[in-house]
Amino acid sequence: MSGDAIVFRNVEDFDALQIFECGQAFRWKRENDGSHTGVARGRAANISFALTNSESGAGDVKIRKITAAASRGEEDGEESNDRRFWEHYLDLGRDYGEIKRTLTAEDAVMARAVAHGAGIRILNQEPWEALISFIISQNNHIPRIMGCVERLCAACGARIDGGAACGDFFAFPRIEVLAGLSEGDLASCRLGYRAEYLVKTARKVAEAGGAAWLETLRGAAIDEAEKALLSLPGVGPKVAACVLLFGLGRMEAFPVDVWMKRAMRAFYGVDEKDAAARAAARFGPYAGIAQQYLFHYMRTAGRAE
DNA sequence: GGCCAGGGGATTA
DNA sequence: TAATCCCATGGC
Repeated sequence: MSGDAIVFRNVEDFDALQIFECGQAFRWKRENDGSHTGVARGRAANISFALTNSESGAGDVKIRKITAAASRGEEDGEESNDRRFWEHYLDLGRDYGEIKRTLTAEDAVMARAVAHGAGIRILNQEPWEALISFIISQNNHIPRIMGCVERLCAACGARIDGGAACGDFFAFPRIEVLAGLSEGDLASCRLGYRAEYLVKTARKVAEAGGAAWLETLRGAAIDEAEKALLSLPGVGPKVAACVLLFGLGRMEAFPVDVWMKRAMRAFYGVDEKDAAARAAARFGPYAGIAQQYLFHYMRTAGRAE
C-alpha cells in the first residue's frame, strides 16, 4: 500500500460521521479509528479528520490513497490533480458557515437542526454513481443499500489493486457494462425488483450519450434536468432530486422521502404534498443542504449524541 | 387518484 | 419469532 497522503488544513464544518454515514453516499465504511475507507471515481482512499482547534471545530482532513505501488502512476501533476479531485469531492470550497447563517436566520427549527448536524457536507459524487445508487435506495434502508452497491461494484466494476495489506477495491461499474447486462446477470447482487430498473436505465443513458449526457444536466434548467431524469425507468421525483443534489451539484434540489415528510410536518406543520414547494420557497438555492440538516435532525434528535 | 406488487434485510414488537 | 419498516416507482 502506498503511504501517499493529501492533507487539507484547518477545515471547518466537517464531521466524518455526518458526511459519510448520512445516506448521501454508500461506499464509505467506518474503521475502528473513526476514519472512513471507500472509493470515489475509481480512487480508493482512507479519509480521516483530526481536530486542531476545539473552539472553531476546525481540523485537518487527511486523504490516504490506497493504491498498490506497482499500479501507481508517476506522471507529473498527478498529485495536484488528486488534490483538486478530493477538494471538490468533499466540497471543501463551499462556505458552509455562511450557508448556515442564511438558513438559520429567523428559523429556530433550522438553528437546532444545524447545531445538531454542524459538520454535514454535500459530497460531489459522480452523476452516474448517484443515479444508480439512488435507484437502489428506493424503498430500502442504508445498511442494505450499502450491501447492494458493494455487491454490484464487486460483480461489475473494475478491480482496484489495494496491495496485499488492503486487499482489493472496486470502481463503480461503467455505464456500458451495465447496459450490456441482462436482469439475471445481476441476481447475485440481490437488488430485488430494482435490477430491472438498473439495466433499463443504463441502456437509456448509454443511448442518450452516456456520462457526457448526464453532465449536460448540470447546466440545464432545473425542471428540464428533472424531466430528463424522470424519463429513466425507476426514477421518480425522490430519486431525481437525489441525483440532482448529490450527483449534479444542484443545491436547490430537495429530496422528499418518508423522513422529510415527517420532518416538514413535525417542524413546520406542512402537509406532505406541499413539502417540496414549501421547502423551495423557504430555503431557496440551499434547499438541498437544508434537507440534509433536517434529515439528520429528524433521524437523530432525541438520541444522545 | 388510490392501491398494491416486488425483494429482502434491519429493526421493532 | 413475527410484524413492520424502509431516503419509491410503475402499472393498473
